[in-house]
Amino acid sequence: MNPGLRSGELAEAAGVNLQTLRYYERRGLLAEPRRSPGGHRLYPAEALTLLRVIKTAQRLGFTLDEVAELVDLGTHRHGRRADTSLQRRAATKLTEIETKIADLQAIASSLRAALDAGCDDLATCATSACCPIPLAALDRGEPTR
Amino acid sequence: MNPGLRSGELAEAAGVNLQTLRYYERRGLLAEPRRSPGGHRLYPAEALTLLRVIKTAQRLGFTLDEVAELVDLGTHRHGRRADTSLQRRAATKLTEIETKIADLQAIASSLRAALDAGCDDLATCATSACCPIPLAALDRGEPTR
DNA sequence: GGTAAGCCTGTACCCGGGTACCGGATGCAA
DNA sequence: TTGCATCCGGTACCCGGGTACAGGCTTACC
Repeated sequence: MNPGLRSGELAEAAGVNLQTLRYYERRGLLAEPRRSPGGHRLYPAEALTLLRVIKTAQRLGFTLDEVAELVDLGTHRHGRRADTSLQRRAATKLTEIETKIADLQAIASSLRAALDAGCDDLATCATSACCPIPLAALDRGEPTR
Repeated sequence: MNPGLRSGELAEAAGVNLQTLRYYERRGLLAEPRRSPGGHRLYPAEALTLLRVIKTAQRLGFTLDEVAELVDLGTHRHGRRADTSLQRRAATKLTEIETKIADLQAIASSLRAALDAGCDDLATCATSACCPIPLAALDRGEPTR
C-alpha cells in the first residue's frame, strides 16, 4: 500500500493552501488522515477528489456547512434503507439547487437579451425605471434572511 | 411627485437591515438618494426592485462587486452602440453563469440519482472511494483561485 | 550524520459582508 | 410645542472563510 499524499502535495494538487487543509479538517470537511510515524499527515488519493468537489460546490454559493452536508449525503454510508432524515435533507437540498438553477437561468436570459439587443433596444426604456427590469424577472420578493 | 420611501420603509420592504442600505450606498450599489430638507434619505420606488435583484444575485453566489457589475450592465445607459467593453463584460458574466448552471445541474442530477436509488444502489460502492464520485462529475480540476 | 525542504501545532491576522451602538438631529402628529 | 419614532453620521464589532507567522520536529538525500 502506497504511502499516500503528503499535505503539501495534496494542497498543491488541489490548488488550495496548506493551511486550508487543516482548516477543513478542523471544520470536519476532511477526515483526519492517517499519520506518518513522525506525525505528518498522509492522505489517500480520494482526498483530492473530495477537495475538488468542495471547491466546486463552494463556487456555486454553498457555505462550508452546506458543503459538509452535501458531502455527507453523498458519502455517508446512510445505513441500508437509510433513515429518511437523510433522504429528506437531500430532497431539500435538491429543491434549493433547482431554485438556484432557475434563478441563474433568469439572469442568463436577461443578459442574453441585453447582449443581442446590443443595448440599443434597451436604451429605449433607459430613461428611468426600466433597466433593472430584465433582472427583476427573478425578483421573488422573499424577505431574504 | 410623491415623497419617496424613507430608509426604514425601504429596508423593511426589502427585508434588509437599515444599516445595510447605507453600506450598499457606500459600496456604490445603491445610488445616493435625494434627501429631505433635514437630510433624511428619500428613495424612489425602484430602489426596492434593485434591492431585491441584489439579494437574489447574492444568493446565487455573486460577490457584491460582481453584483455591482451586473447591475451596471443592466442599468447603465451604456451609450448607444455601447463601447464593447461593456458588451464583453456581459458576455463574460454570461458564460460564468452558464458554467454555474451546468455545475448545479451536475450536482442536482447526482442528488436525484442518490435519491431515487434510495442509497441502496449507491451502498454497493460505499465501501471506499465511491461515494464522492457522483459529485465528482463536476470536478473540472481547475486550481480554483 | 548533516542539512535543506517540508511539516507540525498554535495563535494572530485579513477580507467580505454586514450589524450594533452612540449621541444628536428630524419628522410628524396631537 | 412637545413628545416619540425615526434617521443621521461615525465608529466599533461580528461571522465566515481562510492565510500568515513563529518556533520546533521530520524526512529525504548526500
